Amino acid sequence: MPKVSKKYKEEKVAAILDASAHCFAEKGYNDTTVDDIAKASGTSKGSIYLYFSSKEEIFYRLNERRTEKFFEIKKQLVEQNSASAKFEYLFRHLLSGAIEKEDLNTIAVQFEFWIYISKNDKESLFDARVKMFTTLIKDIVEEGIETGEFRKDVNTDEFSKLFWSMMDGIVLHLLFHKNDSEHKRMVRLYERMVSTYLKIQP
Amino acid sequence: MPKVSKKYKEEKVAAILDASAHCFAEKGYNDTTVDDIAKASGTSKGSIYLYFSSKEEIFYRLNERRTEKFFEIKKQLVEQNSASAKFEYLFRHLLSGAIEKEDLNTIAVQFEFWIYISKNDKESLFDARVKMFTTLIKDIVEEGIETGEFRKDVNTDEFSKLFWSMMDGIVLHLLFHKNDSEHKRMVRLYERMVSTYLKIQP
Amino acid sequence: MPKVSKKYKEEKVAAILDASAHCFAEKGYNDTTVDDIAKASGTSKGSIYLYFSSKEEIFYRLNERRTEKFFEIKKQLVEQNSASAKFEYLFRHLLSGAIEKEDLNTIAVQFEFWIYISKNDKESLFDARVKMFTTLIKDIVEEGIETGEFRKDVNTDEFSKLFWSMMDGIVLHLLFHKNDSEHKRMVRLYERMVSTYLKIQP
Amino acid sequence: MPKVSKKYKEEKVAAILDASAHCFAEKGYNDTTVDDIAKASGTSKGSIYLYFSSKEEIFYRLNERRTEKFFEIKKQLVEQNSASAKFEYLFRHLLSGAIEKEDLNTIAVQFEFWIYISKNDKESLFDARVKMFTTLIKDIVEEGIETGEFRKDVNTDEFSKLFWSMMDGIVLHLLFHKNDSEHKRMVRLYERMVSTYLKIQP
DNA sequence: AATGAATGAGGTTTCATTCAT
DNA sequence: CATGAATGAAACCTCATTCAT
Repeated sequence: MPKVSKKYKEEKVAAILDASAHCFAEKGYNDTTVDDIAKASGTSKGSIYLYFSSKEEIFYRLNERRTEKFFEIKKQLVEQNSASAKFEYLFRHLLSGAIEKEDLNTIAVQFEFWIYISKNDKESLFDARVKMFTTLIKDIVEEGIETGEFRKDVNTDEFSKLFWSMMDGIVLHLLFHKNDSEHKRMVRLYERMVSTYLKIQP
Repeated sequence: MPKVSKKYKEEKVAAILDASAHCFAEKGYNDTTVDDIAKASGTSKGSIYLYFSSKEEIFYRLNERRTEKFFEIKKQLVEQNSASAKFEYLFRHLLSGAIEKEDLNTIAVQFEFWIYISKNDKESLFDARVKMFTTLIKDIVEEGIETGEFRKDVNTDEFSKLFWSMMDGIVLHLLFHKNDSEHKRMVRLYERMVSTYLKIQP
Repeated sequence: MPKVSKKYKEEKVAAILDASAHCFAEKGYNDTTVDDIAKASGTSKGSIYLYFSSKEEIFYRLNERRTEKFFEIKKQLVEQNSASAKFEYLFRHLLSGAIEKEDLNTIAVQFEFWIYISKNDKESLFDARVKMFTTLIKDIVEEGIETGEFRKDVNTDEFSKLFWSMMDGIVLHLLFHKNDSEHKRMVRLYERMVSTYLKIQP
Repeated sequence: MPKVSKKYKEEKVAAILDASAHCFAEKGYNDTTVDDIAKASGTSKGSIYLYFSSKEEIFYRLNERRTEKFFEIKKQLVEQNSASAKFEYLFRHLLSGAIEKEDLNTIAVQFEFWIYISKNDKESLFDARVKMFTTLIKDIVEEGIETGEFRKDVNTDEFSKLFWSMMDGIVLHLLFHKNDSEHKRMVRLYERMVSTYLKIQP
């Protein structure tokens, strides 16, 4: 019988992850000390290690959490009744998501994480992740081709990979100019480009 | 009158930068020690500090060097006699550049550097850099609009920023899949998308 | 009126001591954590501190228990009707005792304990212990001298101290070679040496 | 070309080992911190790691050094012209050696080291060490048997192992009673016992 | 009485930087 | 100019002990 409720534990974990995201975003993974996280999360250094086995694990879990959160979008996507509508919904989501401040912290960490695992990825975490993301796009594009919404000559594999590459690039630059409205304009322009490319020209 | 020739000093600096690029690419900025750089460059730890004031400065100079190197492309671009030809040349360069292994090392460092300065940039290094890059594209697009090669309704500011955002995204993903031929296909597809977007539809 | 029976408490203490002996033997005193002991004894970390004031106290009590257990031999020794018979019985006991696996664990801890108290012994625990052990031997030798079984010129004080020194050395080496049969041969040879030394040569 | 002479380096290593022996003897391996060693050796914590890769390595080297030092006795032993003379010399050495204070520190560490490797010995360091020591005795005893000095029925293997077991026991007890003169009497009595056992009774 | 979450001092080790040679 | 030994601050992580439940 556990001493504290499952809910309590989850909240604690969430608090530490939130604090970590905040610290990592501010100082970067390396320059953030476990002490920093402890202070930011309102617990003690020792407590951190009750919930995570290492600073690295926090890093991993943070990424996991964000990815999971993003994929909740799937439920909404299936409800859209055309490929175009799905793209529209996706872009609406990407635009809204980037604006929320709480998410913004995590974006910075996301990129550091990738750089990090590009050097330490033993379980090919990255490959799995890429597959998840590309599949999301590929399915929509294929649907669009079938329904006649999109051009037939699109290489769906390549396109869906490119889609996220470019989107990541846009988000990466957001980190630097830190200008929400500019970012939004970028994303909208990107949407237009994608649309121009996919759609059958009248 | 300096004791050693200017040439000698430049060679030494170059050797240290080369070694650093190699080490940073392999282990990342943080995990690379000054000892690593000393060993890789064939000098001593003490000597490093004769030519650079800190490990951080090496990081900065490395980025500078790479940017300078890239902008040598300007000389070639002016020789192309149309906006389309300039884009073509640029893409040819981007494709060739990514293939050279020596450059590939530096790409990884580039991103780490950006993440790094996104947290420590006091002199808004990033803004200056972005301006240089966007201007390069903006000039070409404007030329294309004037000559009637490209659509008139392109927002040149936004487009040129977006251009590099997306390109950076593509390069970023190269770091992870590490697959040259796939990367090339991405870049070519990207070229087609850009072209489709810019050009007047017949 | 205690809330739980004395018997319950004793069982709990015994369980913790057993578990500690096991853990200490496996990982050593320092590398054994209170968590290890808690897990091995089937209680909680908090409970340990209901029965012992510190990890160190467990160490002390463990030694006490073992010493007490050993001195139960006294009851058997008085029943032997000659000094030689007593020595014989003692050796038979030492041989049997070393073989029992449960005791073997405790031997390792014993030495660690001695090393430990050799640095921290404030109550001269060691002196008291040595006296108990030497007296056991001294009494037998004196009896043997009186009855004419042993040489008259034996310095009983020195001999009895030496007896345990050497015996401890033999047990110490058992810890390392971990070879029961070899250990037995050692002890038997030792018995012969002691016998050769004590007995009047015919 | 090394910056400092080989001699300098050796002295530094020796100083750290001396300081370690002192600290370990006083507080034990575990309770001695690297800070303690640094302070005692008059250097900085960081410097320790220039000469040793870990605290554990210091422990290992300390043992090595002492063993090497002891085996210098071999040169003297071969000059003794009978097995009895060799034993005599050995005991004279053991008696003198124990008295020197500088060695006394190292004795304490020796035992801790054994306990330590009995739990962590991956390269069976102990076996190698035992072989070296037993061979030393075995050779003398075999010589004595050949020359007719000693009894023919001695099991040389067992005897030489037992010899060191018992001797170690005596030294172990020295650690506790810390009484040099008593220790000497023990060793002399031990010598007599060994002699009584080995020699042909007239 | 029993639990196990919380604590924080303290352990080992690393490394950017300095400076005497 | 070149070197690499020396430094010591700080990092991550552990764990004996406490205490609210």
